[in-house]
Amino acid sequence: MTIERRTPLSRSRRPTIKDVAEAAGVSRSTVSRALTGRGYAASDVRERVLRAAAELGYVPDVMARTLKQQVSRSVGVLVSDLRNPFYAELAAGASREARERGYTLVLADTSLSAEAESEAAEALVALRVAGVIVTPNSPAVSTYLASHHIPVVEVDRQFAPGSTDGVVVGNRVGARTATAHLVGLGHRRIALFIDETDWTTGYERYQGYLEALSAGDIKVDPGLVVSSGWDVADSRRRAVDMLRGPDRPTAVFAANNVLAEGVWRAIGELGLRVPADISLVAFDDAPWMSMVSPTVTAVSQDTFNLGAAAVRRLDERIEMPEADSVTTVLNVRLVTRESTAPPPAL
Amino acid sequence: MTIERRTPLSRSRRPTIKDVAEAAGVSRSTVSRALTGRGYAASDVRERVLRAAAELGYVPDVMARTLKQQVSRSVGVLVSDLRNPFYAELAAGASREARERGYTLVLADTSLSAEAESEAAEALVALRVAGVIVTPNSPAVSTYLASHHIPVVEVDRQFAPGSTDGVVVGNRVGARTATAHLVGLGHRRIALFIDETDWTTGYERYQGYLEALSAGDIKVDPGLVVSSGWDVADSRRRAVDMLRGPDRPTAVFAANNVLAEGVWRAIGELGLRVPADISLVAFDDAPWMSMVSPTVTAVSQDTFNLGAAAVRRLDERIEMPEADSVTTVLNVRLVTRESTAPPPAL
DNA sequence: ATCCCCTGTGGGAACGATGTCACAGCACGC
DNA sequence: GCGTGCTGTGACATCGTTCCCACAGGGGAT
Repeated sequence: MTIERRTPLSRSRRPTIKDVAEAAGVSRSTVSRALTGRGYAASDVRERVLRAAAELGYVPDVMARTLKQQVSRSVGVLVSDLRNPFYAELAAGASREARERGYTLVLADTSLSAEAESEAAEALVALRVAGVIVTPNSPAVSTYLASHHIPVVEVDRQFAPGSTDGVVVGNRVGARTATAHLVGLGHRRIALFIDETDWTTGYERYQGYLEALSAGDIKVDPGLVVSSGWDVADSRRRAVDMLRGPDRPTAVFAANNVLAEGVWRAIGELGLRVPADISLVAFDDAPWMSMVSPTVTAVSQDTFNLGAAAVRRLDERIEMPEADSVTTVLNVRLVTRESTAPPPAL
Repeated sequence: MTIERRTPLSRSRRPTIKDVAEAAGVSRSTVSRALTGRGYAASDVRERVLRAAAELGYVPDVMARTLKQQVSRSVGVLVSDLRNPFYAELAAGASREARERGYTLVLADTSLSAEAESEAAEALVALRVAGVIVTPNSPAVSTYLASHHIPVVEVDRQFAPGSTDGVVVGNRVGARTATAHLVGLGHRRIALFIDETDWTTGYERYQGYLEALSAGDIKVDPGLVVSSGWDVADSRRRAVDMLRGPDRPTAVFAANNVLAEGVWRAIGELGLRVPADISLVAFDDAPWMSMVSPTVTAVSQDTFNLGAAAVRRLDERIEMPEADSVTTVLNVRLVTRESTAPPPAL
């Protein structure tokens, strides 16, 4: 029964498993078995099928397969702002680890907006992703995704510790070390620039700051704690206001790279000398910090690995959906550079 | 026929259109019409369906829909290296535009490897994406995807101009302007650091450099043209070698932000003063260039918009698959800063 | 009264893959 | 001659959705 059914050369249609079956003269089932390796297939038949598939340029349709098998191999990644090197590097790490584990990444930049985040989350549910990695802007994403039984890993900050997995860094110890470094140099008026103190990250960095001050017997001056948005311009403005005031601090601890940039620009604008007039230390070691002069002392987090670790955690969660939730804490380390020195003599 | 079929409370299963149909007491077809808005549906029925869907938390399965309709609303994005702010910003722009147009992004960082690129391309074919945006590392991706009838937009550099769409910047004019700026200041020994001259981008920047020299009646010194890889360390090494040589150039034009960083570090290492001893101009205005002191003159490309424009182009291509291929060229502009000045007096 | 059109609904066949099941051969031992 | 076990294959239902088609009921024109 070798009916000569000439391929209609309809270049528009993609080859399906049926085309391969016809080309190889077997049934669709056999093609499936030969290609996936599950089930019997005589070696000569298998070879014939493989050749036919290669000739037609057949690539199995992931959609159809996923639909049938009800298990997806793609994960969602929701980051706040790819233009911030922190999130970009996080995404890069996630991408690499995902590739190694055979996952496909569906990525969205949520622009620090809770609305965009929810929208993206719904799209991920619609796509039936196997899991989601998110640097959350609100508690909504995690609860929403959890209600759809989609595993979530919160990265950098956590809104739902205990009920969802998390991968974060040692914020408290990092902030404490950075602040203690300044205290050790003799500073007593140490300003803190921070984005929020509600999210875990900001809260813990704030606590670390307080701990170091208290360990140095320094009373907290609320006027020196600035809660600025995620915005270089705003941070710069606030820094200018503070630094040209009457009794300005002798050191500033900026709790993330954006705020550090704002403070840095403010310092340049006011013509202050670093570290002679003022010391600066940042949380999160952005690339520019080792390029400017003087170079900036920073708490370095392995951001690439943060993204990779999140994918690893998610993969484990997908394997074992019922296991207890885990929060992984990655180490940070203080990189001492030129921007920190003893305060100016009184 | 109102058979009381109690929902089995199987919290594990996601609600399907069938569940919504049963809850609303209508057929699957009606639910589909009511939710998508295609076809008739009485207003009271529509409302009943909507309420049932909301109550169940029903989210349509994109996989199943795509399978049936044979049209996908997701696009692939293949970038070389998310840790490079250029690609990160490109991806950010693509993400934003994709969201606005209702596309989902499937992203992969190809780590500048042709192999990872091919692998990712195959995954995108398997996913049946509607189109792909790529900063190609080899001509293979575009031809491969084209053979599967998947629209491609090549961004930043082009391997297949004429047969696939492209979105690039005015490399030649940008490089010419940058070099001419140096010539205009009186420089005659102007070094060029460039990654490749085979790809369109490198080739055109090289041409722009040559044109400006020739317009200034300057003979090209091949010893001043360094073809370095995409690697800060290598670029720095090469720059150190050149700049501590006997008759070093009085100015350097670095053709991308990575090479510029290498040159910048080399200059710092050697203790040269910018711009007194040497002038520096870069192609691609990375964030650090406006933060260091002196600030760096650079050819600025609107990278965010480059990514957004690529998505727009891809969208148009998806709408009109048979139209002639288009290459969009975005403008660049020279941002003059502190790193360029007349050469030191002889 | 007949015909036709319009509104509104449900049945059922796809889409492309997988995997269960039945069964055809064949060899072997009784 | 018959059961048993094994290899290898194909038919068919299924995943969740869309959409073509059939058809019911009602109103208006002839």
